[in-house]
Amino acid sequence: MPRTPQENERIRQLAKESILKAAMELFIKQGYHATSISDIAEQAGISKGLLYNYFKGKEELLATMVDARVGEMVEVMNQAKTIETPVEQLKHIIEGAIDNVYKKPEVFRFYLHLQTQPEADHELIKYSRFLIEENARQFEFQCEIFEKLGAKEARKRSLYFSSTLQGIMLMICTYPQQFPIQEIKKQIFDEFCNSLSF
Amino acid sequence: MPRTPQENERIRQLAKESILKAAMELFIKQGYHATSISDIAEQAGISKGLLYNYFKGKEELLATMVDARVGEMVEVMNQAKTIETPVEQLKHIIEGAIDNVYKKPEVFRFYLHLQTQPEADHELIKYSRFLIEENARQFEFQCEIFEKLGAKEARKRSLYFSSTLQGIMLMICTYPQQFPIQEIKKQIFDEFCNSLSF
Amino acid sequence: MPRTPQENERIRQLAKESILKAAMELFIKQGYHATSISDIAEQAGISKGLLYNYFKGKEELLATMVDARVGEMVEVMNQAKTIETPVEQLKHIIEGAIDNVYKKPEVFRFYLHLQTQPEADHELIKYSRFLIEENARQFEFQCEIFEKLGAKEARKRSLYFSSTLQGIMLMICTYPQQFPIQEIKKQIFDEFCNSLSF
Amino acid sequence: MPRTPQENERIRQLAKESILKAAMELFIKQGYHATSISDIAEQAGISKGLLYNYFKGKEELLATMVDARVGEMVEVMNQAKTIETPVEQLKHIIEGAIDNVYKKPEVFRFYLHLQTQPEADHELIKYSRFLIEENARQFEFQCEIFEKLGAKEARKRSLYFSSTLQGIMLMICTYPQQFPIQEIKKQIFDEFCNSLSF
DNA sequence: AATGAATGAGGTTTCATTCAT
DNA sequence: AATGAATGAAACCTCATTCAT
Repeated sequence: MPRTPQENERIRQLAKESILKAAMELFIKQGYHATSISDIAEQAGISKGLLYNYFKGKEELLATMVDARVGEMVEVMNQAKTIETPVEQLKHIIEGAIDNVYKKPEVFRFYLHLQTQPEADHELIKYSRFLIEENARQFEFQCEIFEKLGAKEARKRSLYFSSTLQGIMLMICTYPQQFPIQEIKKQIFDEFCNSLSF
Repeated sequence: MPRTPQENERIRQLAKESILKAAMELFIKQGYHATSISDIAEQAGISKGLLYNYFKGKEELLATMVDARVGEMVEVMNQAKTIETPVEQLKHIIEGAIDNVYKKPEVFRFYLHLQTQPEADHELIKYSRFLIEENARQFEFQCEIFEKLGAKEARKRSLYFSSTLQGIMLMICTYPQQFPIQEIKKQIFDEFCNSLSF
Repeated sequence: MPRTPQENERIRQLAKESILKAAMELFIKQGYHATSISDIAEQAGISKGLLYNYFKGKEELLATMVDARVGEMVEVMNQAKTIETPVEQLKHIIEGAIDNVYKKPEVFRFYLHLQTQPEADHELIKYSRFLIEENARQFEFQCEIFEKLGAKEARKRSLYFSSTLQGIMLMICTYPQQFPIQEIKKQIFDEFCNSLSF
Repeated sequence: MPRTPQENERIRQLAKESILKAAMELFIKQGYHATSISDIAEQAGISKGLLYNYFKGKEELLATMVDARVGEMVEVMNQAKTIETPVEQLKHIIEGAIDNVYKKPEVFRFYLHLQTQPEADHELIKYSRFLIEENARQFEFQCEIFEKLGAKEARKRSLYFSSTLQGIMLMICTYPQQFPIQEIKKQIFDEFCNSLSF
């Protein structure tokens, strides 16, 4: 007697997830190039053949990861949009970004690594571009916040803000042990979330 | 008439440089993994065999690049040390860093990419570490500057400054076309080089 | 109320036929190697597993096809044997062969392709041999016809006839659009079915 | 000291030829699909890697073979064109074709096998088409001969002739041991090279 | 100092077949 | 009778590196 289609679908979903989880772990730990399909299959506890049953190849695994990542980023932004005052929005963004990186610095590091892919690497540049585009969308949203805050040159101020926040995230993922996040949060709050600064 | 040993050495140096130049161009344009030894030899106009006469392999080319990069960074720092006032030192660091990235964003992008290598990529992590250590050394120097400036919590202030500067550099190399560097320089100057800020 | 054994067997036969039909369509269209078991199962609208319930594997499908083909060939020959005069027999053979190829050139082409399999392809050579043997049997029958026709060297004349007929069939399946079968039939009739020719 | 470019070119040519020879032997003996790159490399006495240094892959080996084959066919036709009388031309074509197949039936069989590839086998159909086109060109030339011979319906007569000759070749490569080529040559000569036949 | 032919380890991918359900 | 998830062997291909010349 065959399994029901629902049961099969459930198995497929579980398998896809477990493969993707294995791939994410290894990509993040060792990097994309240093991870082979064999590694992933082994980590997921399945055969290489089965992996190809679920994903076209290594690149599709990365694509799926990046899609999920962008999905999370969008979700965080949408959450922020529901907040009432612009100051609170900004605080939420800052807290969210910093805590997120602080909790899993190697994850942020992985995507930053991907984002800084050279332009002429034809295999991977699309994922880099995709992440950069999403960052740009987030930047537009932050511009709106600065406008609401009444900043004189909202766009430039927002750019400076984004640079600072990105820089903090870069520093955290580079020196994860030693980063005093509370102190740094205080400084960025003081600079950008205090009405006196405009 | 055979060449003198000195002459021979000079020729060797020239050859090494031309190979290294070829490797740098390709690594920066396409990335380390997407560049093959054949590509490099072709770009340098020599045979694969000769390349191995000068460098142990692809990795040594990268090592040499990174060494040179760190050398440049040290030099810039030493230059800054000769400047008299701390404010001028800071301005010099900022100007130098931003102009440098702005002129060749893809170069900074390449080293940032290398720096964000996952920890468990045994082949490349040493180069990442080397760059990070040099960054840390630069950070120490900047701490001293902030101390001289009389900042209350010089270390934390310096960390925040570094984050901001690194963030700006990251943004420039990510959006090289659209970055208003003058405006951003003004903002970072205003914040960190103005005595009122402490 | 369970099915009777006969009923079950009938259902099995129908299923086998529908699978075989799917396999034949795909083999003939794309060739044996370019057709996967998955393709066949999909085309037949069943699962891969069920296919293995009916056939041992891809090769058995081919074996069954070839058996059926040989069966048809035998039947055609038997039909011809019921005809009274040798001239009519020959005409019937010619008409049958040419019309058959003309109607489905890709089918004849497929079996000719199989027949020309290299001798050392262990997987497929048996089917090639089987088809060739049946051709040989047909040849023997044609020899008899030529003997009855009173040909001086019946065997050689028959061999020449077979060559001509096979050649026509090869040409038709190679240039299916442009082949003037009526004209060609006339020529082969004139040459072999006219008593003056001996 | 490096080899001279000429010496290298010679080595390359020899290597290419020996690889191609190995591939041809195996393709003809076992068929294209039953022959792996490893088989070919082993037969040629080289590593797999080196094979890829000379040929893009298995398909390029086939392409090179087919090119060479078509080249030979063209050459034979050109030779025939230098002959004075049409009857002699026709005799030359017949003799050449039959002797050729008789000497190496498995070679003709291989190309006939390729020619009968199903239309939808995307990997191999181009080679089939290429051979068929060349056959068509030969057919055009034969038409001219029949015109010169004063055949009433030269094109149809030529088509019938081609069919007969192709059929003989097919029979020879199918029953290589038992084919009485002299007798068959006599029959085809009698039919097509004798002025009384028109 | 210089070449590029040659190697082989290591990766990716396909697919006929099995088997738990 | 029926499914399709799962396997694994065997194919393809790439490229850093070596070495005879």
